[in-house]
Amino acid sequence: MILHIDCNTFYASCEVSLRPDLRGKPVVVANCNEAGGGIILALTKEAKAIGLKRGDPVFKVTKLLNDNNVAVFPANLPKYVDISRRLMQVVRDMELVLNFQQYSVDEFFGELPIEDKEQLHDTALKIKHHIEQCTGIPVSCGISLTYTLAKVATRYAKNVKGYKGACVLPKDKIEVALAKVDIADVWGIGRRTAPKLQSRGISTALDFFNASEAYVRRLLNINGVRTWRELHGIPSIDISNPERQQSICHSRTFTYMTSDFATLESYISDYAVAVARKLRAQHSVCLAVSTFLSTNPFRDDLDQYSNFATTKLNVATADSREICGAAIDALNGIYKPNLQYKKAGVILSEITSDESIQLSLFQDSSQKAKSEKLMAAIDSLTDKYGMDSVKLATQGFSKPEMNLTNFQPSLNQTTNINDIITVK
DNA sequence: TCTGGGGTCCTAGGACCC
DNA sequence: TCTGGGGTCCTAGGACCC
Repeated sequence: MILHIDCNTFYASCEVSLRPDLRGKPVVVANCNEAGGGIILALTKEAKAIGLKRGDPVFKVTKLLNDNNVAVFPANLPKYVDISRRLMQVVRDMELVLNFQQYSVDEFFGELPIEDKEQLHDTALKIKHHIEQCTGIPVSCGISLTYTLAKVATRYAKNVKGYKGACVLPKDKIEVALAKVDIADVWGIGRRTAPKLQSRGISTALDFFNASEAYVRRLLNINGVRTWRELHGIPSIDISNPERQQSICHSRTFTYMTSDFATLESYISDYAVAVARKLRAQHSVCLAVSTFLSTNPFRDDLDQYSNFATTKLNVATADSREICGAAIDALNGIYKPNLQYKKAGVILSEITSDESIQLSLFQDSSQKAKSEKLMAAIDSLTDKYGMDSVKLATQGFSKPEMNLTNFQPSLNQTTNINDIITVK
């Protein structure tokens, strides 16, 4: 049977687990920009109870946050990734779950070689309690025949008190369970497909289950068929990760809109340097660099535009200078003056290992060695003295500081010795 | 004033090959 | 009356996920 583990309100739970004084209180994690607010990414049930929702822009709910003394944290991804890694290890050490894999920062799948329903439920509860004891992160567990059904079971575990946070969905209960699940809540049915199905009278997961495979194939694509099969208990999805990432992206929404090319160039340079660094950290090189730009979609009074362009490189590289040059070339291709830009980003693709680079006919291999040395030096300087210690000239010098006045301090209790919590 | 960031996969159509 | 049949590769766009 497939086991699915889902962390409850993960980012918020991470902060609460390291700030026990906030237990039972409204806590929110939001990403943040220079102006001091983005959108709410995660929130505790106490925060939901006062009317906050995931996705709310912070500026729109400032009053609600202040009136209710909500603790607001800036998203600290490295910390959540570290806690996620610990959780993974805790479960592996129990040696109860086979083929235990991470699906996302807050979700895991594995297999339980058990048939008895009661025993499955007991095992899931045991795992759940052990995770909570070792990491402080509350989780929900779902068990069923396939990934998609296990996720359905996890929904029940989360929403129905009687399950105590772990739900087993056996073969003979599938249809009963699916009858109460909205089609839009099925894993793999997104915001486009749900209305399409609803308009054809398919409003619950059971309606979808009862449609014929041929009908689903005609209406949707192969992914729709996979979801349909999964609901019928036939494993049809592969969640194993590719060896190497296929693309690496860095993008930001600006606090203010700009139409100035030099400003965009400096942002694009920052993002290019950031992706190049991520690329080197994975011991990889890339052959394609794309830049994208867009205006503010919330301002329907302004002209809208978004576009992207790709520069292909002759030789695969991880050199910040080449990647930055390629990103700016692409920017030149799509930039239009007199528009108010709000967002931009750089994407690397055609990524391969840095161990086997095909040199071009005219390239001197000593250039490659020089580049690698320089990049290694820059990486060690930035590790030690921060991202601003060495820069490309196109990155520019003055960037606005983050305004974090409305946030709780973002500590790295699990990765920085100076931030470790004190136990009295 | 202010609205996120980072990924994967599939399909249709065009260009090309014999 | 009647105009083939079988491939590959690339790209843009659209869907999905967290």
